[in-house]
Amino acid sequence: MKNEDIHNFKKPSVTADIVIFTIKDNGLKVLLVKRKITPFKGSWALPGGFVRIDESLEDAAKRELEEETGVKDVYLEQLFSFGDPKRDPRGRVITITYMALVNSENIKLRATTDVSDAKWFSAKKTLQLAFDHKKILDYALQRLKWKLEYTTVAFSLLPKKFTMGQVQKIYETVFNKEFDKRNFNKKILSLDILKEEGINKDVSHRPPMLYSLKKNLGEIVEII
Amino acid sequence: MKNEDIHNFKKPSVTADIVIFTIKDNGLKVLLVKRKITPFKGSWALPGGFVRIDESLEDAAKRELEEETGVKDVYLEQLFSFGDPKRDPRGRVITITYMALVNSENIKLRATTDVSDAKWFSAKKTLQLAFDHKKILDYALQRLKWKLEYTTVAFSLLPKKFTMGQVQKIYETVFNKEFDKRNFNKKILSLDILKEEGINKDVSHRPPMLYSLKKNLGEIVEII
DNA sequence: TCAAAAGTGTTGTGTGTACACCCATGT
DNA sequence: ACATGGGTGTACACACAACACTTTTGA
Repeated sequence: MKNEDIHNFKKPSVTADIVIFTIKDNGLKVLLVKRKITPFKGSWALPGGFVRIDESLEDAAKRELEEETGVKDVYLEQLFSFGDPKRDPRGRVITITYMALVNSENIKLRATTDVSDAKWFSAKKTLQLAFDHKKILDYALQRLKWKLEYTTVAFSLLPKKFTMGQVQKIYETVFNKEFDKRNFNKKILSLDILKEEGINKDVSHRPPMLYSLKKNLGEIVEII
Repeated sequence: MKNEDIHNFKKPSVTADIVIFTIKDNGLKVLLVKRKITPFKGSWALPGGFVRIDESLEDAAKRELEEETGVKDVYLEQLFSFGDPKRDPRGRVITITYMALVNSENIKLRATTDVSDAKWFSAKKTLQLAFDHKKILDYALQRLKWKLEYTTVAFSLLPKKFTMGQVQKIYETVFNKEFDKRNFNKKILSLDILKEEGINKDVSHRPPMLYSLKKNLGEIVEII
């Protein structure tokens, strides 16, 4: 800390931006909003907004998340803080970024006052975004991969009950790589993190076993 | 982004705090400074200071690092941002934290205008710090462990030329666990990241091979 | 000659990988 | 009958873990 008083400094603005991922239509999607105001009016951007003076960073992220998607209590993780002095043409804005993993079934997208539209986009094919949001998205993708490899966060993308095939599809999507069904099964079951939940008879093929995630697991498990 | 103009918001102050680790006297040390001013006057704290309005977050961290230690060009990594509204009694202060790994040989500690003293402390035995700095230190320790396991950052704690014993000692210190010398040797050499640099004859025991880190390595290597 | 750290191989165990066929259901 | 995804076992290769003795130097 400098000797000067806290109020002698020009202060930057601080925002929280969220990379919200889901699995939908056989692909990894990210939620983007269309900006109604300058700068980057009309461009797609990550949802986010200013951190209020009396709320924590995580509360700000949760608030933005709920405003856009209507969901609470989902997986939320701080990613990184971006603070290039030129990243926002309006002035100095530092952004604390978060990654959220949601199950798309629970979500209805909302248009809010500051965005004219909100849509799911293919996470890997998105090329241009407002501000430095493309860089943030790339960072989030990398972190997601890392997290899937070493933790059980993948299950946050699924409903409470799911099949092994759904789990495998998530890994194949994120890693862009196919896995052997038998080995994948063996590996996941050997982790001893799943509970059998009976059989889903409501499909037009051999009815699959449904699983749910056991509760009270430590997060780090080394998956693949 | 909200519809309102960027300047309509009360802005928090933003600081950068650094957890500077080194290996010294057979242990992992963290650099702490004694505060000359309130709040927490007389307490030990992590070095840090306000982010200037026209410098990037990383530049702020580098500046603080150089002010305290006189070193540049060391390993520096952003850790996490802490923003509890009550973490600083003076008002809303968000801190972006960084971890630096330095080789203690190059360093002479400096007293600066805002601290009365700067010293190396055992990183694991430090119990009380100003603000939420203990939480930050704990987070850094966890991250360091993780990083040592999966990357080659350990070598940032060593001089350019080092022995295998020094490398092993770092891992044993951070993991608080002994490793088998033969297996450790085999593992590190199999990574193909070291270059032989001849033999150090200047010791009172069997002279060890000196190694240096090969240049231009990708960071992620999966060490242990 | 003693202390201190360096150097060096083999064997068993467990984990990851490759690989192909039949099953249960709805249409 | 066909299409769709579900379910299952074995064999090989490789990485990791356990383990003890000799070497070189300075004091």
